[in-house]
Amino acid sequence: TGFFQPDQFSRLVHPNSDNGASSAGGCNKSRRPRTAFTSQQLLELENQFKKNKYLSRPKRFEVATKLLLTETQVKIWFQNRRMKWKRSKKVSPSGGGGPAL
Amino acid sequence: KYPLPRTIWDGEQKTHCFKERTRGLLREYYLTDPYPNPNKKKELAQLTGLTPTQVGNWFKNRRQRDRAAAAKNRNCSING
DNA sequence: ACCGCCATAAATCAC
DNA sequence: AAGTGATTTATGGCG
Repeated sequence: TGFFQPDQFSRLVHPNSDNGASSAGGCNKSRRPRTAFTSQQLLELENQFKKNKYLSRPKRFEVATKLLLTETQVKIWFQNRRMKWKRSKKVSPSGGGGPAL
Repeated sequence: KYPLPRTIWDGEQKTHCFKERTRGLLREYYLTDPYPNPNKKKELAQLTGLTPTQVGNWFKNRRQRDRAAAAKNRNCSING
């Protein structure tokens, strides 16, 4: 029990998502399958990230070319990396309210 | 594949499964609102003793699983 | 128009 | 082997 009914499925679509022209062949865009970057690619990306948290356009092209990735992939990787970076920086003890448990 | 420790926090965070109390609380709120605001996540985090990120992870996983289950039902259930 | 931030999705990892 | 929390690629909205 406590299982979602088919109707409840609609609730699992986040508010920002807009239902647009799906019937008129609007679903042409297919999501890229999540590609797993190779160790070498990750190594280079992380190495660059250690030097700069932000990539300039020429640098992005350079890295993308070297790693056989698209510029968008490199850009997105840096974006995601920054988020993770921010999260890890947050790990500073001090706060910690009183867990009611 | 992840050489580094998965959890740098200490305390309840390193547990594989959250307490029943915690899961129940999250579950209860989830039924009323599957998409809690950042502020609400923080509030739930305080109530459960988890970090806001962990609360976010819980909701993400819950939605993903329910969606998958719902999609599965569409295949099995509607077909008599 | 482009980018970065953010929340989110889907797949996948790890235990 | 299933269950569950955490992480990794990828998208869209908004400023």
